[in-house]
Amino acid sequence: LTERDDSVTITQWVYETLRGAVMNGQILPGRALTIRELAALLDVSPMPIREALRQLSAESALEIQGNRRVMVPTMTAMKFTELCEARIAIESHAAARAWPYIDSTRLAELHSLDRLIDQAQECGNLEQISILNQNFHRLLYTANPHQVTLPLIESLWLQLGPFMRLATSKLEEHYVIDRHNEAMLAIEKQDAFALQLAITADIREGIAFASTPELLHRFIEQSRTAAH
Amino acid sequence: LTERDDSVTITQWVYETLRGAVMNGQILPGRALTIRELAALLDVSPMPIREALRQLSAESALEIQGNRRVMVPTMTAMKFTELCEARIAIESHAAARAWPYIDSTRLAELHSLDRLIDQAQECGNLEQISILNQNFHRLLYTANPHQVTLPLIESLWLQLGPFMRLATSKLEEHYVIDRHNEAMLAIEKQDAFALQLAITADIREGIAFASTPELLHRFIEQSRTAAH
DNA sequence: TTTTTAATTTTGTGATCACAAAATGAATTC
DNA sequence: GAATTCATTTTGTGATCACAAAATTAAAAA
Repeated sequence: LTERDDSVTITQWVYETLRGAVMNGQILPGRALTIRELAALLDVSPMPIREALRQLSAESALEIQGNRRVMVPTMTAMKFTELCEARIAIESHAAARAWPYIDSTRLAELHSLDRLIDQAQECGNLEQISILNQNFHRLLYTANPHQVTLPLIESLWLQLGPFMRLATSKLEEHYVIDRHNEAMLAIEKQDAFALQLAITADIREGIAFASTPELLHRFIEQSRTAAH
Repeated sequence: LTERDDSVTITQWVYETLRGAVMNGQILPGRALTIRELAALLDVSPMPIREALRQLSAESALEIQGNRRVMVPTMTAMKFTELCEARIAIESHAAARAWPYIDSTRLAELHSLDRLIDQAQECGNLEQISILNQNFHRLLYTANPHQVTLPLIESLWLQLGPFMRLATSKLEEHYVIDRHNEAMLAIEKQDAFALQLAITADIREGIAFASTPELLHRFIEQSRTAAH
């Protein structure tokens, strides 16, 4: 829970706070969220909560049920597969469209971000790794100044976030194989297709814990029972 | 402007009304929208307007400026290109993922929708053609029951909508080459790759009016001056 | 004990109000 | 005449209230 800054609106702060909570799996899937409850929790009036919830619902981070109740969507094996395949399709596209715009400055920034990820890896700070990894991808795609896919990509991240968090927290070992070097090498060699392959591999290996249907179902079951 | 139904909330009705207005280019890009103005126009209180505007902004249909003013985003040549390329990448992906689920019932529905498009083509009803065309694509992608990309695709449609509307309205001739038959033939022949190609061709030819940079710039200029 | 019904509470929706920041227009100065 | 300053209006934000629908609990019947 971060402190509130007066330079941003209360609605914006509430939005960012709830977004972070969803992304980090702090709100369990299936859990019903009520406006007044959140308002009391964050010590604000119901109004900013209403606006933030509607925005998060529009981004598919939350789900409005028929009862008009809002909750974190539950994950299924098929949905998980579709979300991952969508990530690969869109992000490899975004990488290819960004590639012509990547200059040496941005490449250097990517390198320094990758070093930070290595450091966080040694510390074993999972949340930090996740955030830095997103920053790496975001920095890559936003090289394209006319880029339009980042909001779509972030929506997919938001939908995968809670489950990924619950799943990886159950893993004893979470060695993250780093395909970022491969991506940066492709950029240096000016090979757009190799860059796409590297991004695809990075996403696929990031979900290696769900490499077999059996493993995936085990994690789904775990995240489902965690909610009760 | 459609009549309000008591079975849906006022917010939902306002959302659908504004969404339709944006999609049909009835609100000119760059035009600043105020909450009270829309509230008076639709004869509702400001509250449902606020919620609908926030939702549409989250879907990139509207843009919140630094001044907290809301407007229909203006189009640039580069943004138009990126939106179209994003459509091709995501929609051909969605078609491929939907393909295994398409049964004879849905194929028949696709055929009957295509016949309706042919009819609307003869009548020259542009708005009807646009809606039916979207329905065709939506019916195709939603064959996949675990599909997650439709909200992303609809967001791209929303962003392209106003400009497409303004651009095609300036065309004397708008003969829409129909690649839907090609798509349905690919489904019947169980050729997923051919389906992807047909969808790609359908999207590319739908924007044939912007086939050259000169033509594209002409339409951008027209839609820009229309706002003043 | 289990199911059904009724009373009570909680919840989302929508309206209204207060206020500070931004936009607008008029007066003033250069 | 053009730019600047000031007064006025308009606007978004956030809080509070009213109400009907939904959820919950309690009581009653099977």
